[in-house]
Amino acid sequence: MGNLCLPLAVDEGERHKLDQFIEHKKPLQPREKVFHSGEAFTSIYAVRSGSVKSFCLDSEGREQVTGFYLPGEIFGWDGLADDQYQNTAIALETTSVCEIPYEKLEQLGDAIPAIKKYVMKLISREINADQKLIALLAGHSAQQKVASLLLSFSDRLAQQKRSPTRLWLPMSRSEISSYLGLTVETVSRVLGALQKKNLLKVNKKEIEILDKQALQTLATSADE
Amino acid sequence: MGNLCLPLAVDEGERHKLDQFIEHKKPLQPREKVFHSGEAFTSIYAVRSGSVKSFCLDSEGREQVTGFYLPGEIFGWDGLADDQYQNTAIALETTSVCEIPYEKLEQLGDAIPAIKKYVMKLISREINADQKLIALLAGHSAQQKVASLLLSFSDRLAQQKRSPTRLWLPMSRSEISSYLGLTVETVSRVLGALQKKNLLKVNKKEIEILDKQALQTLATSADE
DNA sequence: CGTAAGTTTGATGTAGGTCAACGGCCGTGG
DNA sequence: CCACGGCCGTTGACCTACATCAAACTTACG
Repeated sequence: MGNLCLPLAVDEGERHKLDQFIEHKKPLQPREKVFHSGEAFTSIYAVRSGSVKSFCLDSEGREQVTGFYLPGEIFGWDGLADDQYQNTAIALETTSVCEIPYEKLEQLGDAIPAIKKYVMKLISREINADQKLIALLAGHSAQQKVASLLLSFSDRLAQQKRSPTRLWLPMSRSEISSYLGLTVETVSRVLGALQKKNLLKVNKKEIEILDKQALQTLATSADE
Repeated sequence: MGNLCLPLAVDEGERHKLDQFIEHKKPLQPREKVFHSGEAFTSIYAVRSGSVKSFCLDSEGREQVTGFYLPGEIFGWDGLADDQYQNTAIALETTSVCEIPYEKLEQLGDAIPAIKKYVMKLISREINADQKLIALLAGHSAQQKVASLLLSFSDRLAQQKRSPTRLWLPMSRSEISSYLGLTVETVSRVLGALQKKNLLKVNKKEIEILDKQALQTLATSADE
């Protein structure tokens, strides 16, 4: 339980302390908010099952998706700098999350160095993930962006011991396109093209990766 | 000194402890490396004077600039997650930096809660900066990207109590274009266009902002 | 000074955006 | 049970913002 939320190399007693204050919230409905932009920062969250997207709104009110979070992943760090969440986070499907109050986590970190260290790793992983996305957005074609997203999902599913070839995308095409800085039409066309090349089998939100090797080549190397 | 490196609300004695281990390295030459990708993570760095860029190389060996750092700003967090720097950081001009060993910073955080809190803020600011860049890259035109960069520089210069209208860009057009996901030519043309509209006065790396208001409008609202 | 690297400007090409139409899916209501 | 309307996804025709290619120009430096 707490194990799933914060998979630490800590002993039984320590894990018990952790469990004490982690709130296992009741499942969220699809589209239900975890927190919204501007709200006071109190906690970070771990996805237990289901999935979450985070996004912000630009000056025109258009939605910019900034992240997708799958089981085992942590979100909410964006609130720490200014004591209020910068993004809004909502469930993409029926989802359960653990709420981890940041104050408590800090206190516990003081008592248990392993936890403090782990927390730092978690935050900095968010930095690395964001920088990978920056590199993807700045320098790559539509095909490369879409292929990279699929591979990222594949890897993250593998980490959950789930099939890395048969993926269910919990988000809409429009959410994908926002995340990748493309339009819905382009995402749709690219998926079609990849299917025609027999790299994928696409069935609405169900994607089967037929040739991961080729997909990786396409994601990282120059086009065609 | 230490004050400049880590401007904390700490008392004299505490600041002394800080100063003990902060290394004030001798000035770096232009193009000199602070750390390089793959190197073991040991320290974060604060820019004291001059400026620094961080970048990574993609599979083709093309450089992707991930950040520019000005006096008072901290860089190097990208090494924390995997205990090795993901980016390479080099001085853009003659630059002096403070090296702050992370181990020591952690220890000091244990002793002085204010420092620990401050460190967390610093890291999470990097997250917020990265996410702002993601939003910029994903959803905006070339004009908006360039205008946003100039405004960002303007704001950061203001924080240093320097003129927010007369800026000296320490990086090349090519570095700007990599950072913004554009080509050199486009950056050059956009700067030209903004000058023609009398929003800027461009003289190679010297930029004067003539109409900040209009620039902000242009950066955030729909084109034209 | 001469060479190389950075910047600007112009001409042309194209990836992907925009606009429009259609088809599938699902919930609601008769 | 079927009819209808709205939303999502796909597909096609077209167009534009930016990339690419090319050349002159400017600056930095031996």
